[in-house]
Amino acid sequence: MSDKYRILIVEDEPLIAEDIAGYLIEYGFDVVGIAGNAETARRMLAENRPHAALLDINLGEGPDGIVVAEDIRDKYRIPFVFLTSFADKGTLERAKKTMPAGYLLKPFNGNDIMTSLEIAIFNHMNATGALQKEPNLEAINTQLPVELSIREYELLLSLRKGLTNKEIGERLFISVNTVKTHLQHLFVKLNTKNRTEAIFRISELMNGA
Amino acid sequence: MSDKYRILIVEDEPLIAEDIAGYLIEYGFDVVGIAGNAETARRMLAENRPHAALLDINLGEGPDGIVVAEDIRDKYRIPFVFLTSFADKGTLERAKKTMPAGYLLKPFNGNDIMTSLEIAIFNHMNATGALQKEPNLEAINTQLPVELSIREYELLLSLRKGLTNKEIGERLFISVNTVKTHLQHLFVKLNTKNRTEAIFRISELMNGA
DNA sequence: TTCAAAATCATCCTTTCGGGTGAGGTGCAC
DNA sequence: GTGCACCTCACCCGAAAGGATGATTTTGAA
Repeated sequence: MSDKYRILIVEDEPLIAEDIAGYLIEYGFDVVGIAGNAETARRMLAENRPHAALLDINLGEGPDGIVVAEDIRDKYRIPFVFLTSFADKGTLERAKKTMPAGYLLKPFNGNDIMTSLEIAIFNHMNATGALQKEPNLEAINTQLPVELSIREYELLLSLRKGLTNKEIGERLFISVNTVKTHLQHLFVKLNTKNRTEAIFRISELMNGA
Repeated sequence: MSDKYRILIVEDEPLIAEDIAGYLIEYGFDVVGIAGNAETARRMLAENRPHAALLDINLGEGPDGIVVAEDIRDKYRIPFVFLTSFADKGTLERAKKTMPAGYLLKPFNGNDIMTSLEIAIFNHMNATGALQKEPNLEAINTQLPVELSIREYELLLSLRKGLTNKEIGERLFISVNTVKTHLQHLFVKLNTKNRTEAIFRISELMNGA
């Protein structure tokens, strides 16, 4: 498996598509598919698992590139850039609701595409990484009537990872009995009945519920 | 106070800056400042509090636009778009670390700027709000070797809320035994040992791990 | 120093969970 | 009609979780 980024091109004009593909390959990307319509795009997304996509909005007959974009936004977690000649307000309004990483208006060249893709992929990697942030003890405590101790907070982090009491004990070098004691205190402070509810409560606190 | 979006322009060529300002005003943006160097940009950021910024990379003497971008990334939470003629790898590498919303290469026109700004601002608003969403069945299934059934998905949603088997049964009007059967299937499909690990796996899938 | 909170561990007991197995009913595709 | 997937439920059993109580040690603040 190559370590190049795998790009899907959705463009109904074969000549333009080939042109774009040439740019991408020249810049060190892998082109994992060229789809001329939404149907093909959908299939290639499922089968080829690209890291990012370039979407023409006008695809002739049938669903347009924005529909493909909605599909990507809902089902796949990859960044994409629109390549289009539509600069009108209506199209832009529809397009931006799909949260594209970029929107390139014709005429564009290889450099335009390359820079937009690079940034789209880079931002996407950092954005998804930032989401996996672990809860912060202070942030939790400010929202609780009774503060968690450091040890209880550590237990909580292990809880979130789906570990059992035994595994938590091994990981923190304490007895299973101690783990249970800490968890009892944790449940009281979080006002929860069990571990799964505790996990849920924490995710609520993290997202300002 | 106007409800227009307030934009800061950082550009050392007065003619180009005026040109851009004209575009923006025409498209309904407010131009809250034109900075010809990093120093002025910094001051205007602090004083005028723009919603977004357009940054030329080359600012003549002194710190360039990427330095301004780093400042924005660290101190302000606003999206920004680079406007530049630098397409070289080195500049792009430096620029993308600042996580710009866009990167427009010269020559660009009013439409290029307008669409990039619209998308930058729109994405920024949605990114800082709707971080945590309910998992989507299709999104999960595309990432699993064996797809979840609808019922199993419903069970999963209840699991995430921290409900016990009994509570889930009552909520879905099925027997606890049925709940257990579904959960067994769920654990196999998610390749997890228990409910808490299943919750963790789902959050991984949602965050593209 | 004294006191209190935190951290550690244990024992006993009940409840819940999870695995295994079997099985009846429905609806849909071939 | 025959499969097949899905949903439903039951019983059994061992493992894990959770509740209650008590106790020791460490640590930091008063």
